Amino acid sequence: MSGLRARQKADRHRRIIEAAADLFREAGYEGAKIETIAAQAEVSVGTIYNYYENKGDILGAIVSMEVNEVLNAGRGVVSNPPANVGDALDTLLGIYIEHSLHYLSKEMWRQAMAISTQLPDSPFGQAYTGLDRTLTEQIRALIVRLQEVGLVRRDIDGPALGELIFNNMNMMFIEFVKRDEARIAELRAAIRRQNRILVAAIAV
Amino acid sequence: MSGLRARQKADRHRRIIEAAADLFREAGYEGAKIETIAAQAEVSVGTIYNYYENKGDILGAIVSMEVNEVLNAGRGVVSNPPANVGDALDTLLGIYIEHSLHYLSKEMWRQAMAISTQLPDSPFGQAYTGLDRTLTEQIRALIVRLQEVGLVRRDIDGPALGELIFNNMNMMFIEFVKRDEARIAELRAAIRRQNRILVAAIAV
DNA sequence: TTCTAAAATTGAGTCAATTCTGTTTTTGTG
DNA sequence: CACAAAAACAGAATTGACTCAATTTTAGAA
Repeated sequence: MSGLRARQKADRHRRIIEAAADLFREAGYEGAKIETIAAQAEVSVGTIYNYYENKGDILGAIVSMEVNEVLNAGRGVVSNPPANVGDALDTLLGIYIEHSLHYLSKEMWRQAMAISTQLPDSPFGQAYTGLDRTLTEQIRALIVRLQEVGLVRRDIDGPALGELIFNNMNMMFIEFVKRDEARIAELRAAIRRQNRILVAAIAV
Repeated sequence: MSGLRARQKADRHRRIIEAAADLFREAGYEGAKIETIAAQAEVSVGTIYNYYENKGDILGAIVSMEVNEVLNAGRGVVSNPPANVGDALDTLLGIYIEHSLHYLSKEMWRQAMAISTQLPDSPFGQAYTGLDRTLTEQIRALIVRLQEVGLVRRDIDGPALGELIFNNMNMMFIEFVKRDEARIAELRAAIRRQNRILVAAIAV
């Protein structure tokens, strides 16, 4: 079962995702009907449900791409961080935030987050939780790196700190996508201000 | 227009909420059909939509009661906090967490949270954001109180700190309700561990 | 008490996600 | 090449939230 069937499968996956991404951007998540996605992808409604458990999973596939890109961009910062704890955090979190609206509108983020808490056991729900965890890990990795370079105290509880920083950023980001008029610059400033308290506690 | 009409209105509100709360607990939020709620409340489907904009708003009314109760319970701690920063935080956040599953199941919390990010401008979405803000205020109030008593440094950025603590707790709580097997004791312990870092930074 | 406008209720109808069942396509074997 | 089993597809049917036009109930004026 290597040839035709597998090729068609991959192709249909791609067509569905492309059609959905287009329509989500154009009409919004709620506004995009499965029937329309199916038509544009040139498959039937039934087939879409053969590939994805529900409408949310389609969005999920798109979100996953976005977050993975962000994770990649973050690697550079972790391996070679700015020589100052505050700047290092700001740079890493800044990358997450600045990338965030590249492919996904605020409305798409709202839907994605909603689905991930509503259906935590669906494929997307689990994937989303996994992505959050990976982001947390990356922040932890930065802290470890800063400890190695001697910028952060060795006796700090790294795992707890990483989680704390991620949780705060994530919650601020959730509030950010909930308000259409909220600006990225303000979000970053607010997070920087909060992290200043932490930086004072952990910097050597 | 004081008498009969107002009385009937209040009565119908109560019947709808009671029926919904029962059914949400029994069958879960998704499992509870509007039709069934209407039947149990002895009103028609249309009437329910005359009282609430959508299914989420019914859940919202129930959540608001719960959170308001928690806020009340918190007042006592703020006005008379334990004589130790770590314990004071643990006591206040502990009250929030311990109360949380009193009326609402994890599934109901998941739905409520999902709706509040999905529809931030619906009546419930706005109410939920308001409740979050009020909880944050209460944490800030505790910090101010601790500053007055001389347990927390005066030069700490209170608003930023309050938000940081709330955001972290809230995010941990979200993860907690997403996993049915997660235990309250573990949640509290994890948050305590995270707050320890902060306590070190802010205690006199 | 009688009547009228305003307010509220009703439930059949609409709409879109999801499910289900019969049909078609693909695969691998003889 | 022919064929049977497995996999995938199609689209009609189902389901449940939400709407709306018609009807009923209430308030309060005459």
